[in-house]
Amino acid sequence: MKKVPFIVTMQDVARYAGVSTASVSRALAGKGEVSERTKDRIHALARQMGYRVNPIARGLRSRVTGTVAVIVPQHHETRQSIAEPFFMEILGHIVDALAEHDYSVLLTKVASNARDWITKSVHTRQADGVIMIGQSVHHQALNDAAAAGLNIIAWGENVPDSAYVSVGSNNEQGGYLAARHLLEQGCKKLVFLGDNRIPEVVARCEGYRRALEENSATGEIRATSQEVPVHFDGATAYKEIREFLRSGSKVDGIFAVSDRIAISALRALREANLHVPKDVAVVGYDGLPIAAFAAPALTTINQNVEAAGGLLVNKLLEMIAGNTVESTVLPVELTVRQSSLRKSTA
Amino acid sequence: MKKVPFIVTMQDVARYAGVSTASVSRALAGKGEVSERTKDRIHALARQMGYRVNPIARGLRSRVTGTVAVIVPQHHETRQSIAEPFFMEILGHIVDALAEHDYSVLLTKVASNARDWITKSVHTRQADGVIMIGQSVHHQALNDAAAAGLNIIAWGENVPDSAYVSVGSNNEQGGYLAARHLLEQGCKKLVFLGDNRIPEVVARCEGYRRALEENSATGEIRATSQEVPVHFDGATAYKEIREFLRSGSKVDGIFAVSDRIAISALRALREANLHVPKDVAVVGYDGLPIAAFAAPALTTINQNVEAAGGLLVNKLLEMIAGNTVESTVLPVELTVRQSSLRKSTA
DNA sequence: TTGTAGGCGTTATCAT
DNA sequence: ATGATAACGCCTACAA
Repeated sequence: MKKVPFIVTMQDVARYAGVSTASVSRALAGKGEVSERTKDRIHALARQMGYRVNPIARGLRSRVTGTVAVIVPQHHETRQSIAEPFFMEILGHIVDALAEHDYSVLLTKVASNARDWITKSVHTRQADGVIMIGQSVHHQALNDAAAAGLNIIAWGENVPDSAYVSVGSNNEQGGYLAARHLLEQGCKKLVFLGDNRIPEVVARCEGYRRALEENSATGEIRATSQEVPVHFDGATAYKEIREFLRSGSKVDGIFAVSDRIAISALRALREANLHVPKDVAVVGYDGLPIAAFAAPALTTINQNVEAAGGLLVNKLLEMIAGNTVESTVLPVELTVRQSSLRKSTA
Repeated sequence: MKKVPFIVTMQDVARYAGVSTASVSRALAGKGEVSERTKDRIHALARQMGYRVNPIARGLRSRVTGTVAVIVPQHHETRQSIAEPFFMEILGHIVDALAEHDYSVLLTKVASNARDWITKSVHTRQADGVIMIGQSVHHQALNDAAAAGLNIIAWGENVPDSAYVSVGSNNEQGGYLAARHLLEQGCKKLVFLGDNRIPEVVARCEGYRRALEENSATGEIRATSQEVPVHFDGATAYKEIREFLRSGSKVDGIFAVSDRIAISALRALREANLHVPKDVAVVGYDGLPIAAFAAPALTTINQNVEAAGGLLVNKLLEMIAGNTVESTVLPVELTVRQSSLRKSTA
């Protein structure tokens, strides 16, 4: 015995107002010619009757959905990712920005078979465009989708010659700043923590290497480096880092490609009785709010996530409107906190 | 010069197969009578042509969208919330569970004017039902929506006589366990951190009080208590807790109504030069993965978030299928870690 | 300025 | 078993 919610249709409004549905449509959409008087009357009536246009029906007819699909890639092995802080942070800002433009968000997590999912929501007319949070390992799928004419934009590294538009931070520069900071703090045994199959990580690693090379060129300090593959998923990363530490490798400076990985490192180091920053300096990446709450507070490469979310949305809506847009590389900055301070600031 | 993606429609398949769209529809949906032979032929052809039913059109006709709206409440003042770890954690599981049933997720953040938003997606036929993550201050709006026949379910406290179905942990018991644990650890100046306008928090607070009353009844230990209003948003909570500590109040045991708030407390305590757990024991709530990564590792009230997500989805789909479902209160358990260990375990 | 009619892609009903 | 045909709710030429 369930009440069925009564839904007011445009027909109802039309009948009630004694006009045709066409007039109601015009009056409400503000398009076409309608006399001021009937327009006002219809507006009032519609509000009064609790009428709301059915975007589904409108979309079917006008091929505009007012919806954007947001895709969060999942890493194959660990399934997790949507809960990872960075994804959530940027997702929140994207949802906000889209809401401001009266757009709805269709949220999808996707693992390996991304190719289908990327096109699906648009092909089935459920969405006008797609935002992919992190290109992950799907660079080629994104390229194909964009080349096929899909409105698509990705957060991530600006890969040369990609067909799709991207917004991302200057990953190479970020990696460089992180490594240089560690060297400046006197670290001699550096470790890079990240999954080198992902374009953003590759770029961060290249920056990291550049700092090391620069350093060995000037030749003042002799520093060694190791690159350890570690997943974005925090729990998995923790286990991997623990294994690494148990293997007996010597470390005195760590650059983790995400704040979440860095926090996993902090725990692993703590459990290995290594003091941060005295024994090991740690630098993360993302500039998430939680970085400031870690113990010790985490030095990190700050990317403006809120701006990123806004940019992704604005650019995508531009694309949907038929305009061409360019990729953007956002600047990064080093935020120094206790986790990396081995020298006194004085 | 943009390629428009070519979209295969049911008509196309029908034409190609030399049958009517009706037959294609029946063959693909598996409903109605179709001969095995043509059914197979159509299936093969459809796959080959890359045809996918347009859920929009189907929804328009059959009034089933295959989509569920997930609403995340935002706290009025702080705007944040979707990025708060608990919301993300459960959202992730909900998305997973819905995907398993081939359901899409329409994600909405909502602030004060929730009343409209709750009904909107369903009334406009964008979704078959609604999942609200945390009833927040919208208990009445939820009640009204459910009474009006909306398929709606909320994560949160099972408020007596609510018209809507809910899934939540045993908040009262959780609060009780937390406070009793603090008392057992010898804390004498307890503080409750949480926003008492929210049903879940109220229940946790009642449990907390029950433990205190029980204690004062047995009369062995004389413990005082303060209840400090603190928002769910981590950054805001941090400031509020800092203010509280600066006010000079004495504390030796804290129960925070979320792990995120507890982590904010850890930071504020650290900055106030109070040692955890020696000076102050801290217990959180949620049982999030990050709790184990806090420094010191956070004692918490564990609620099975993954199970919760699955239950919310299953129940909602049952409702959509026309069956009646009951609310569920999930058990909680205390997970003891270092943040509360003042007595040696021995 | 307003109404009529057709169609968006699908499903459901009714014939055949 | 299959095919017309109407309808879902809306938009938009075109006609009035």
